[in-house]
Amino acid sequence: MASTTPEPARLPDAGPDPDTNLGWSLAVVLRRWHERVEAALADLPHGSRGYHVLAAVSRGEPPTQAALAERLLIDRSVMTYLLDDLEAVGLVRRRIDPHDRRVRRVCATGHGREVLAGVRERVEHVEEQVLAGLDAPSRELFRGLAQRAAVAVQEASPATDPCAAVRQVVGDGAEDPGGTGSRGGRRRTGRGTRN
Amino acid sequence: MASTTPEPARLPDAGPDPDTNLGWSLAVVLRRWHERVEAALADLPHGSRGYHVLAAVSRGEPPTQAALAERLLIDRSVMTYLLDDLEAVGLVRRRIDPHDRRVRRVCATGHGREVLAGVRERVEHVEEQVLAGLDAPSRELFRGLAQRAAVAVQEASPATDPCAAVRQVVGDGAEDPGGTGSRGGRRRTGRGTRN
DNA sequence: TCACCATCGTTTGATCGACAAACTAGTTTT
DNA sequence: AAAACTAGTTTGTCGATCAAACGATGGTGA
Repeated sequence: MASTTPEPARLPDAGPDPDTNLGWSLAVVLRRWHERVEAALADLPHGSRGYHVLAAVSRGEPPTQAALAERLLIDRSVMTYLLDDLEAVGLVRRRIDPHDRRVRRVCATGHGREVLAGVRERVEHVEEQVLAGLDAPSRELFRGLAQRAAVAVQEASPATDPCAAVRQVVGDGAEDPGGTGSRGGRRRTGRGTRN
Repeated sequence: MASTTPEPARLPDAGPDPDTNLGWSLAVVLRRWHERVEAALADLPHGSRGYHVLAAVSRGEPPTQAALAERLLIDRSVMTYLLDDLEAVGLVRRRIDPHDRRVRRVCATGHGREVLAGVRERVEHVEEQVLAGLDAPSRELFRGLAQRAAVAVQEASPATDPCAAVRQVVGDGAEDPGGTGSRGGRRRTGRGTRN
């Protein structure tokens, strides 16, 4: 840990700005992001989470609920009624994978993609406000760096799920209009559109 | 479904990468930061929060609890027993401001500063792991950008506290070894060293 | 000076969300 | 076919967050 880095400019304590607290900075930015996005997305069933799910589902192959939960750092049990509510409003759809009838592939409906477009605009507007302290190129730079760091650290999560190999299934014309079955009846008590 | 949109044209103003989800990236990085810091700081009374408090208190003028709470985005009521526990271990100290006997200025003890040094090392080590996806200069850049964005958006919090003018008091030799009085007795039920 | 209001810190209470465990359905292994 | 395993759902518990009430102190205006 002697850190023989050729960076003598960084002294451990003598820095005039020892407040380079990564945790604090990230917490502040994320907190404000969350606040404002929640406010801007009050109509979406679960606010920012609904947005994340919708965005994750709207590109590429329909992921399974487990894959979604892992990617979005949401517990499986939470994902269940999150999707329940999104499905109830017709934004996403659960379809049983014909190749493995245990898993449910979540895909966005046309309406969902439509809604996502507008929502994304609002979110981007919020993000510009949140990153107002940076000029435009710095904003882009910051986004890129954050993304790179996130992807890398997400892949390097050893304890959780070792192999999240995405099955290359689906894409065929197998129909399953029978729906998900949706065995259970109602959700927990006040699990409405939140709030 | 989504395969019918082969991404024909990229608008220059919009994000070139559709997955430039700032919220997601920040959430992932912060989550991992939090996980690992909590693990590394299991001996500190409140983990990462204890660290934040200790770091914020160890530089400049001793802030009031309210200022501390505002800066660290912690509720005042939480700050109370957070400081209770830190004080119980002798890391910080509450002193009634003689100029305004309502406020309590929190300052780090010698032991607190000593502990902070070691803790800071551990945290920096964790941060290097969390930002392992970026090379060293990118890491520094990212930290700087995050800090700038955080400071700016923190200052631009309209609804909360309009003027958080830091009083230029204290600094004189006014002694108040009488302590805080600490009217209350014990904390809530299991508020031990957490966990 | 004395009521009146604002602020700081503490305490209490209610509510919300995260997490773990049990359970069912379906698949893979032996 | 039985056992073991995985995906998703349901339920229950625990902890944290937030709002409100309270006591103490300071400032303000009649």
